[in-house]
Amino acid sequence: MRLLIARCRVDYAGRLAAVLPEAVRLILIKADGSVCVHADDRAYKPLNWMNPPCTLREEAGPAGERILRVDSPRGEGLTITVSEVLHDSSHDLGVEPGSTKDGVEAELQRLLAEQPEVLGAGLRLIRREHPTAIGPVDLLLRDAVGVVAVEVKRHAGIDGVEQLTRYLELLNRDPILAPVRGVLAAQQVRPQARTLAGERGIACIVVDYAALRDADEPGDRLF
Amino acid sequence: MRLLIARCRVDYAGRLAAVLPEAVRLILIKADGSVCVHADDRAYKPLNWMNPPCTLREEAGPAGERILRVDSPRGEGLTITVSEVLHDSSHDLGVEPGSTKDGVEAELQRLLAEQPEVLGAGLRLIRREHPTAIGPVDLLLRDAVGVVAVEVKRHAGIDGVEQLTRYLELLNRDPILAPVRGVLAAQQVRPQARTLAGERGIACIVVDYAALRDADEPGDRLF
DNA sequence: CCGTAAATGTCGTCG
DNA sequence: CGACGACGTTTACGG
Repeated sequence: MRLLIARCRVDYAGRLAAVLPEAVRLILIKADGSVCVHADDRAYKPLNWMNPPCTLREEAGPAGERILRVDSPRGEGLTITVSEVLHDSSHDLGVEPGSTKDGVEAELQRLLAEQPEVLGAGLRLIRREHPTAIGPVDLLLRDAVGVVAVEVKRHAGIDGVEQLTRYLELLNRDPILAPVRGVLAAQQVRPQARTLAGERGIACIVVDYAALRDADEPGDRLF
Repeated sequence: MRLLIARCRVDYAGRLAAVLPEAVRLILIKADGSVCVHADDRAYKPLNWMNPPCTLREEAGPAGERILRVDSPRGEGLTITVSEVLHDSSHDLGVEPGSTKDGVEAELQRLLAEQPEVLGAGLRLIRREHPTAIGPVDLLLRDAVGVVAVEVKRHAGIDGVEQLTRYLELLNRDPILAPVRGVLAAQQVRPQARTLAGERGIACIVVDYAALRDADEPGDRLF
């Protein structure tokens, strides 16, 4: 990994065209050839970048300035014109062991599958990830009245309502299942989603992740 | 901006839980307090990060190791346990002038507003960003037959069709405008979106950004 | 400050 | 390899 702090101008041409006027920035050149240009704010997003695979060439400009030219086989090009180098160092980082992540949405679905009564009294699980032609329904439940299709989301927006609506349309064409009711279960439901769901007779249920997890493994709260 | 190359372990607890086992990584501490941890690959995405606003504290661990503790008011926490520092430097980058981008959706909308006939013979512009209760319609056009609502996207997916469908439902409730036809104009239309649009009588038009720009400023192609 | 839509989104997964 | 959906999406913009 090479770290460059330099006064530079940056030109990107590819999926769009972007220009960064001259200023001091961090230029990060990674072992896989990828390059990104960072300002002194916004942790996550670089000002400009080039994803691997790409090739890096270093040239001398007409006025003696250094030009870094990064090209990708996709026809994208990033040109960094360096007028002043304030820092330049290289480092060997070795292998990255990778991270282990404990996802929330999958966990939420698992917990709701084990505690379906949270979504309504008398509800029992038929199956998780019920397959349909247009994709799997997160949870399929039933009670004395009939079948319920559940869409599980961490943050439910309009797209979640639309998704569930498409599933319900399809499921309700099956005379054995119909009528199927819809439930949108999420940690947070956006107002627009709540309104649209209301118009379509879909219930919105806000679920408490911590409470579900505590109910699943009561011992955890002791630590 | 502070650059740290260090052997470290990273723990994130917040919207999910993630652990990075000990390895050598780049730790980037920016002027706005944000922190991100990068491996030697993947230009764009940090292994772990904390967005502003957040606060950074530096502590000494039980075995004398340095611990960077980053906390956000949203209840997220990032803990970096440093066992060995290989590089440590700070740099003043000054102000970032910001970038100018060309070729984003707004640009596409502007060009289509100036050349509506691209979307259909005889079409003329009524207005851009036509306001409705559920948000602005990108373009409202008319021809001899009636009114056309246009949703402009760079890449049109199902959500674009849904968005336009909502607008059409609303516009068609207005007896003065109705009947309003729908057009989805995009540089790329996903198959699923094309199918759904077809079912709903919405036309999909693939637009050529370069051609639109050339027609807008013919001189450009000479350079 | 909240809500909404765009993004050079990026990243995994599955057909 | 392409389509599709999730993401600790992040980021910008408007009420």
